[in-house]
Amino acid sequence: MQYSSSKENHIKAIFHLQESDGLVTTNELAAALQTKPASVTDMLKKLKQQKLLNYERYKGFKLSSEGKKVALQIIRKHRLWEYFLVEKLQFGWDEVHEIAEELEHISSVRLIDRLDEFLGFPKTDPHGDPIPDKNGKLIEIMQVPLSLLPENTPAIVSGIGDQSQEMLELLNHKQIAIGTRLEITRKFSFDQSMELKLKQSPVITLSEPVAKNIFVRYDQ
Amino acid sequence: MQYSSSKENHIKAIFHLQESDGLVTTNELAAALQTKPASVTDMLKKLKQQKLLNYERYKGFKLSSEGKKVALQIIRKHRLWEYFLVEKLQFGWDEVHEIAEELEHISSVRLIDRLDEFLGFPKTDPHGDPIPDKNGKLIEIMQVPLSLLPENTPAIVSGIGDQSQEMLELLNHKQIAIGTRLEITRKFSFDQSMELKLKQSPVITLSEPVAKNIFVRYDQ
DNA sequence: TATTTTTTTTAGATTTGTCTAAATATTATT
DNA sequence: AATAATATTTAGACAAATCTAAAAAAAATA
Ligand SMILES: [Mn+2]
Ligand SMILES: [Mn+2]
Ligand SMILES: [Mn+2]
Ligand SMILES: [Mn+2]
Repeated sequence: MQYSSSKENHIKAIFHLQESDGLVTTNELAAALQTKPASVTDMLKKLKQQKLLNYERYKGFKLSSEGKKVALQIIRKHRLWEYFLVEKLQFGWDEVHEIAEELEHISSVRLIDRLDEFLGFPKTDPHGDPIPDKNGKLIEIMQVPLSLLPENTPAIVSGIGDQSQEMLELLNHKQIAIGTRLEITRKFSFDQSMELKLKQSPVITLSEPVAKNIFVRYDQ
Repeated sequence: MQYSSSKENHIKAIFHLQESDGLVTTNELAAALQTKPASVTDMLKKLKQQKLLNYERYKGFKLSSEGKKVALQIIRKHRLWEYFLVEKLQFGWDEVHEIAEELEHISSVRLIDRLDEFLGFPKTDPHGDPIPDKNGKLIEIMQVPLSLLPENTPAIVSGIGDQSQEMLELLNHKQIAIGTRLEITRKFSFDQSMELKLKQSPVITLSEPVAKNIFVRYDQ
């Protein structure tokens, strides 16, 4: 089956929202897609009719298992293209999201499987998010927010929560990327800010909102 | 400026048709796009309004210079993606057209310029067609149809006229590709069919309709 | 040139995706 | 529980891209 870009964007956004929230609401989805609640309601009816969505009016909604399958294929495409853009075309990790937002709607399955192979079957995208395999299987990455990492414990940056331009810009400036090794040297209980030691870099300071959006796994 | 995929498909098709015909007609364009003349008329009005097209009703039409610029950028994208698919993702030259038909509508100019660089600024696509540079400059390839090549004159395949699945399949079978060196050993005046010698291949026979759609340049 | 045929355009519908404004349902607050 | 606030849906409109059927113009032919 083929779906319009707009439908695919809705499906993908519902998938991401239901990860955290379980049931998704109309206003939530409208906000995520920068559209209006009335437009969302219209689309929900169509997705329901195509059996991609479990939805009853006023009751919230979530993807059917078929809907989830579709979502995972879109996410696979999005993340593989992001990887391509960064690793092959030398884009920065803060420049690829919008382009991948278009590329993810290219329909050919053979294309994406060949791309996967060409890239060497990468496990995660440039933001540390896992790439579903061709069957839609998505691995869970064991990681904790940097804000919960104890002091003096070596860790490796493995993921980013808020991936907005602003956040990625800040991380670029602080020289933090996926794979960066670090260790918290000092935590301040007043504001939960922290000082970090990065391998071969001067000490840096991060605020709590930033630390909550950096995910790490223990080193070794 | 950004145009819808449908508009871009119209613009590109007009460009190709006017290459040969000068002025393009409504029915011609409808046939090329597998759509109806009434739909074409609707689109022509929109393209005219956007000053991409010189059009007066019942009089035929052709692209404005702005329209040509737009067309060349779409063609650039189409051909660079085809090159990528064949050279990097190992697709056959008979498998890439449809996928490129979608990829050509991805809007990012930076993406296409980076792709061009990644590919090493190729001059022609997998079918021998020249790739416009970032300014839309298109080189002319000096070539003649194989049907006009004299006997016993070494030549190199440089382009294909009819690029339909059927034609490319036939050429695959005959082991003819862009860059293939060949020489006509015998021409039959009865039907204009010919026998060819390919480097390290048995002699093959081609009919006139095929020979008219293979373009060659003289070897050396 | 008159008539027929072909081409092109117009008129009016349809589908998809979006919107605003109004109505209705649900949830929160007195 | 009644009322107020919020969330969601419905009603009706609009733009884009397409179509069919009919009208009009141009081209071909008798
Ligand atoms: Mn998208
Ligand atoms: Mn990503
Ligand atoms: Mn296209
Ligand atoms: Mn080509």
